[in-house]
Amino acid sequence: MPRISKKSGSYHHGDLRRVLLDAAVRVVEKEGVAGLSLHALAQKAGVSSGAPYHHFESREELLRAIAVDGFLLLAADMKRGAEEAEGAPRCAEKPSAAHLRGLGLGYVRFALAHPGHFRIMFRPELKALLRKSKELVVDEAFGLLESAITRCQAEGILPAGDPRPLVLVAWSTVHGASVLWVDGPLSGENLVQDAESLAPVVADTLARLLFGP
Amino acid sequence: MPRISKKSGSYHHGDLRRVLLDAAVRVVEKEGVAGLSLHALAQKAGVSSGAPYHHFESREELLRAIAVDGFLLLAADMKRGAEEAEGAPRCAEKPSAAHLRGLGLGYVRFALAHPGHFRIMFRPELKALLRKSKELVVDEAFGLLESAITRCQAEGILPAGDPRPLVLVAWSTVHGASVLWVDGPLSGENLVQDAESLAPVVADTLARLLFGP
DNA sequence: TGTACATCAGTGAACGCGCGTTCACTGATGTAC
DNA sequence: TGTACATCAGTGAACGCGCGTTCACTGATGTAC
Repeated sequence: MPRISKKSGSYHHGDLRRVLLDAAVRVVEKEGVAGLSLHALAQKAGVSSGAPYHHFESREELLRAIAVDGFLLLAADMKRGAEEAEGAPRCAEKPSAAHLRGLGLGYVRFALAHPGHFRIMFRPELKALLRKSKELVVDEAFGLLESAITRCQAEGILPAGDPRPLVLVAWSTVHGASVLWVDGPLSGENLVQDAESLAPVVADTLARLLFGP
Repeated sequence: MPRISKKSGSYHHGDLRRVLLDAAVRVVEKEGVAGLSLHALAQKAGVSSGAPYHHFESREELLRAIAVDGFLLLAADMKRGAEEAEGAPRCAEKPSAAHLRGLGLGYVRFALAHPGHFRIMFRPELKALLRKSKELVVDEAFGLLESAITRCQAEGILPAGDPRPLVLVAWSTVHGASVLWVDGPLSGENLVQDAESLAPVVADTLARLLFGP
């Protein structure tokens, strides 16, 4: 029961908003979104049950804030993955191919590193809220995938034509692997050795299917 | 507020277990698992709030029963999809390739046709319960995919070697497409025309990537 | 076919609990002059 | 630098609610003879 102590001797907390967000993510990682209550969260932060309402209008707004953080982190991880992959291309791999592989790598790595964010980000209830306020942030990750694929098509390393089926399958693959791991079904099967190898195995295999061996 | 009326003039309900399962699935389709309460469910079935406990030990047990049903339906839909695909192969498509494509087709079609079951089946909490009682049923769908892929490898239409990355990616793709649709993110993008085209587009594109054009 | 009785599957009232949220309050902090 | 005051960010008690579950009960059903 790790109470996060407030700045000692201070009446005010200092950074309660941040502390609540972090604690909430940790709860969702362990117990899922359904297990998140503001009462328990306030207690965990060493604060009375009304305090969170000075930082978030409602439980939904807290979740929305985490989701927005999550989409920012996701886009950043995807970009970092792409840079990393371009810097260490597989043999005979074109830069655009490495870029796309890196985006997938980053997607899955994000999900495994931030399962709490990931669970919250794709909740159906949140969709309306997110669209209202931050359309840009939500669609950035998707746009990265889409433009990487059309670039590969323009360079002739993916078949020309409607890019949408390719975007759909690429997104589905990295999202599916993430969900299967985060929600547990994968951990029972021995399809993958450990958490660290999931992202590269998925990204490499998908890239091999897309671009040939 | 559609109350399901009991057999008129009868004190006993007749088939309350079935009615509760069906109503629960419908609630989960509309509001998610978190929106499912036995109180509300009993009311919807026109029955007192204690009545469900004559058929299910707890809320968890009700969810478990739905999950078991779901895995049976999933395996059936995958088999049906495989038969259908083998009966109508794409040009120059080998039977084993069509079989695998059909399994994927059936997987996604199941999720779209039974989103309530699908949501429940892959809940992390349920995993322990399911393993305890019905390991066979849970792993059947996975086994279908796995053996189809090793068969394709044996026939030389998929690259030889460790089948696990291929199984992982195939499962991730169909699962990811299902989740993205059922949870909503896909419906915002115009990646796919309508619900009916999602399953064939995903299965065809994945098969094209696996087996070549 | 009729009767006695066990069992089944409902009722409806109640329980305790944790939840999201509100509110009047108060101590701490920041700002204007 | 000191003072007055507005505002901020806590407290803690309370609210009503819906929830999962229990329980003593009773009417309906099935079975043995």
